[in-house]
Amino acid sequence: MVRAKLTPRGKDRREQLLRTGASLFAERGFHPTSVSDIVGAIGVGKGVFYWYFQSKDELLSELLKSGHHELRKRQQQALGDEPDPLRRIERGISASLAWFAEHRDYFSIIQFAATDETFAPVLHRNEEIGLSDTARHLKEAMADGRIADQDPDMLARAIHGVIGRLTRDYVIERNEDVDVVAELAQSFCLRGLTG
Amino acid sequence: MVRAKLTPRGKDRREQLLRTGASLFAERGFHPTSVSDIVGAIGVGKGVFYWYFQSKDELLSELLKSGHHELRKRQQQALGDEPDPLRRIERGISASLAWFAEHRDYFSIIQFAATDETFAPVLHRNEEIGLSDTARHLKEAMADGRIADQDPDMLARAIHGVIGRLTRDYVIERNEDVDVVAELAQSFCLRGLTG
DNA sequence: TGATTCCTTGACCACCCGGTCAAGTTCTCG
DNA sequence: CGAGAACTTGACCGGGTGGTCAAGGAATCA
Repeated sequence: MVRAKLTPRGKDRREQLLRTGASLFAERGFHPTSVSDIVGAIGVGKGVFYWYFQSKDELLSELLKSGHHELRKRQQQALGDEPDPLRRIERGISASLAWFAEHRDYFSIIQFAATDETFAPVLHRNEEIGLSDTARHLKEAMADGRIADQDPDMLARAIHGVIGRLTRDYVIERNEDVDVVAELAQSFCLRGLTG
Repeated sequence: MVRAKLTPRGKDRREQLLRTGASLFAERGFHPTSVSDIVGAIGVGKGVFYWYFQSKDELLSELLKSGHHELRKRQQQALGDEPDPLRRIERGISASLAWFAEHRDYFSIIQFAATDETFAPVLHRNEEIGLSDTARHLKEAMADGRIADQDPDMLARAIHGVIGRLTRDYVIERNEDVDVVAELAQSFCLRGLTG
């Protein structure tokens, strides 16, 4: 049963479960991680888990929801009032990389959720939001004649593809400096191979 | 127990298991799909599965291995004797998209395998191979002064990021024409946004 | 202090999973 | 034809899963 009232102690425990779950899901995967693993890692009884969450699925959903919100907030903070649409894209790229560098678990969790029919729909909606943000800047840049007229949706997806891949390979796996990777991603997206 | 000798009938059954497994894994995910589901879909007893495969894991590994080989073969056929390194990259992109369009299940399976600690290492090695192919062409193009000097490994990863994303979003999910998507991917990779 | 709510325990349950295997059937080939 | 190999059956097993719950301890009120 999900509790509406949580004392400070309860909030701490809930967040501890969230953190521990995220860490184990990222490390071993969602299905191979049991609820017993999670409570065992904390050192509490299994009932604790079900005091704070209705199910294992709910914990993952909560992770997906809060992660998306945090990332989005970070991105919007980074944009500030930047008037140049191309610079807004650059800043968005940097902000995303920086956030993922600080929340590596979340990256793995997203990757899994995309492959699971239960969670893919939620994730899809989240992605759609990020994509439309990027597409908006692209449309503005096209209207200003800054970039050639092309399908903004497709360009946004290509950009996200680059970001996702470089984040995984350099930021998550190799622990490279975020600013260096961001620069590479920006340069590739803006100029391509021949630019 | 894995059998060395397979009659034609046995080969058919084995491939049927491979196909059915691939389809179910892609649809519902690996962990949520049980061996009983697979044999049930075919309408045979569970023992049949274990006559051809040592384990459920082995079926997936087999899928990963054969998929990788097929894709690679297709790519190399597409390259032919093309002397221009940039054109080789373009052809590689087209070939990959075309192959995935014909093997949608494999795309989902790869995506899952990347998130599972048991299969990620194998997948990683496969990716490394594709990446080094691309990087080779890039280095040649740099030596010829066709593209600016940059880290070829990073460029290769960015290119693969674009291909992966556009494949997923347009070819797999929206069933768009492969040639159109390939053109988009090529144009983005070569010219970027501003080129 | 007692009463109430919040939190925790961990044994327990029903279910399903991957995998085994003795027995039976079908095929191949001498 | 018969013998042996290739294939199939499906009941069965040990073990782990997500989830429940009656009972007990700790905080916070009155």
